[in-house]
Amino acid sequence: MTYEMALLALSDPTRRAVFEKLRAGPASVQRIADGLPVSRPAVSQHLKALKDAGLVRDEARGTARIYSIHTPGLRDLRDWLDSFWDEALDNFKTYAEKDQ
Amino acid sequence: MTYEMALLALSDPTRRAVFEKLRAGPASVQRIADGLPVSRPAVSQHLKALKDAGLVRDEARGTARIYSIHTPGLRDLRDWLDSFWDEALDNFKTYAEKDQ
DNA sequence: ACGGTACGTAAGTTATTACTTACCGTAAGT
DNA sequence: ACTTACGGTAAGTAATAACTTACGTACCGT
Repeated sequence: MTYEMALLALSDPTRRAVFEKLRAGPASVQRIADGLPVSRPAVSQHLKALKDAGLVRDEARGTARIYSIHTPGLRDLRDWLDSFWDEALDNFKTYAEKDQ
Repeated sequence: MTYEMALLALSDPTRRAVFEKLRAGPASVQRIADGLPVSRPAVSQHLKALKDAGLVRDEARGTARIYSIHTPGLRDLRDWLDSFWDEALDNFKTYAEKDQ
């Protein structure tokens, strides 16, 4: 369920840039927006999307709001990807045998 | 590089449905389109997107064209995801320590 | 050779979405 | 209290993308 939202969230280049910025560690909205080619409100909207997808967390810090990567959200996506490996590869072999 | 296209390709629900159908093994365009709520040309377009992203392969089979999952494309995406784990978690701890 | 089947591509339409500016609330410092 | 800094939300716009139908092409059977 949630991996679908994660995929949608990470499909946008600038939203991915926002996410990548958090790789270096937690940061405020301003610091994230700094250097990005879009406005701060745009970053806020992207952060909301990332949060809804379970990819980031936020925490109040005075007037600032500190965002950080939420690893469980990443794990869901990873698990979904992993589920393809064995299954798809296995069914491919079955097909190849039936082929002849 | 290619994981970006993979994310974009897998972000669309019906395109993901196309991809999921291949989980059961290689299939022709018709068989993939069968049961899906969109037209066959639409499926062709989705398959092209998946192919450009390196997520599927196709092979001529008479007049038919057999599509199957291309695992290396998946691996690129998975590797990108994995790169977040250690790094993000590590930087989170550094931040938490500096916090006090 | 001809009809049918299986796909891909082109063109056009519609819906989504990523962006902007403007505005409002909240917390902290003076 | 007043101001300043930080962020989220609303409204409107422009670009993107997911569909449709229509068409053209390649392979196979009779």
